[in-house]
Amino acid sequence: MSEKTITAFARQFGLSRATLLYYDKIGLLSPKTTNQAGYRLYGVDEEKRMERVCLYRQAGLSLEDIKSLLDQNCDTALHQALEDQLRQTSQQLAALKARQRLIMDLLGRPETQMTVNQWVKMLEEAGVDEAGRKLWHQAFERDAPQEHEAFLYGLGLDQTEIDAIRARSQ
Amino acid sequence: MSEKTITAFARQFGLSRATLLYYDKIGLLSPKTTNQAGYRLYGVDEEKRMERVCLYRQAGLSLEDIKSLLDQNCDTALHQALEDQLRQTSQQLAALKARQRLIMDLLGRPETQMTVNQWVKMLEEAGVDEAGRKLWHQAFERDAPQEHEAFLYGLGLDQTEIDAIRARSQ
DNA sequence: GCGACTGTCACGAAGCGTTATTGTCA
DNA sequence: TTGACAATAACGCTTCGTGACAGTCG
Repeated sequence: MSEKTITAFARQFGLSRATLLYYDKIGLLSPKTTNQAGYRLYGVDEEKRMERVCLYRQAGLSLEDIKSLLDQNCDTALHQALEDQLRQTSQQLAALKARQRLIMDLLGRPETQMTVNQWVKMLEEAGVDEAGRKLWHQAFERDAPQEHEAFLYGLGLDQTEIDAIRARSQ
Repeated sequence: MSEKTITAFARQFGLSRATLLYYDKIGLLSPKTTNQAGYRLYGVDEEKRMERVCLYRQAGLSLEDIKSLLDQNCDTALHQALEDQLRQTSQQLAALKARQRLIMDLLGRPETQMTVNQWVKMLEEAGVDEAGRKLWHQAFERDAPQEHEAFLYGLGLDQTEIDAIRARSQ
């Protein structure tokens, strides 16, 4: 049999035995079969379920959400949960970036943000002139408009300037 | 007098009464003076200390760390703590970005992330060839090494590749 | 005397980690 | 008998939120 006892199974997924005990207790992953001594036996079904659990955990879903998603097996609910998580993650990202900037300030670090001038200078060193930059913006806007905007925003430009550049790049 | 009772002081900093009670209990912010009835009175000194507490909290330091930093009043310790926090924050940022990407994958969203190939293509449209790219990386590494690393990371390269490129750009 | 406020406990939550004690297998 | 492993149960961690109950202020 390929059935494993709890510690072996835990190690397979980089978890601790205590974690699996907890997952069993909350009904997230309860092995169907046990030893005659009461030992939990984890087989193929548990492995499959566990893979999804780990995946959704990495995506940041709570154990409770994962449990109900796996038990319902409903695609739209999953989709919704992931959308929510994505929004939440984006907010956390923004907050963390703000925190990073604050710490930099407190440390008296020069702002490490790139400036437009630095970019222009770097491109010039690579042999790109005014006309080349225009071609570059055009390609950027055509192939990845959202990233283009994010890039310009990251250079510290305000929305008006960004819109102007993007308009010129059509 | 400008001394405030606990709830007024809490609201001034956007905190709750319970939070200030807690801060008092752990010795992070204990008002020197009290009413004859035992009411806590928060004055100018408390206000100053509280401002620093809030600042360091925003920077992500633990209450315990903040307490010892404020009590020691040691600049090098503060600097060290902030450096540590900065490193930790950067790691969290990286983890969150990875999570975001995973969720995107699970949602079947088109990768909004730029790829190396897209960049190369865009640079080529702007007239930059292999040699130009090398000059560009050199300028990037020379003028803004940290941003260079972050940029490469943002393209989805792993640490090995990033280190290789940076080494070649010396 | 009434409502808004204060005081001091004390429990709860997330997601396990970490003992402690006892039972089972080779 | 001896380790290595299994079981359950329960406390610990972090930063407060949320009552409960009684005293105080205006």
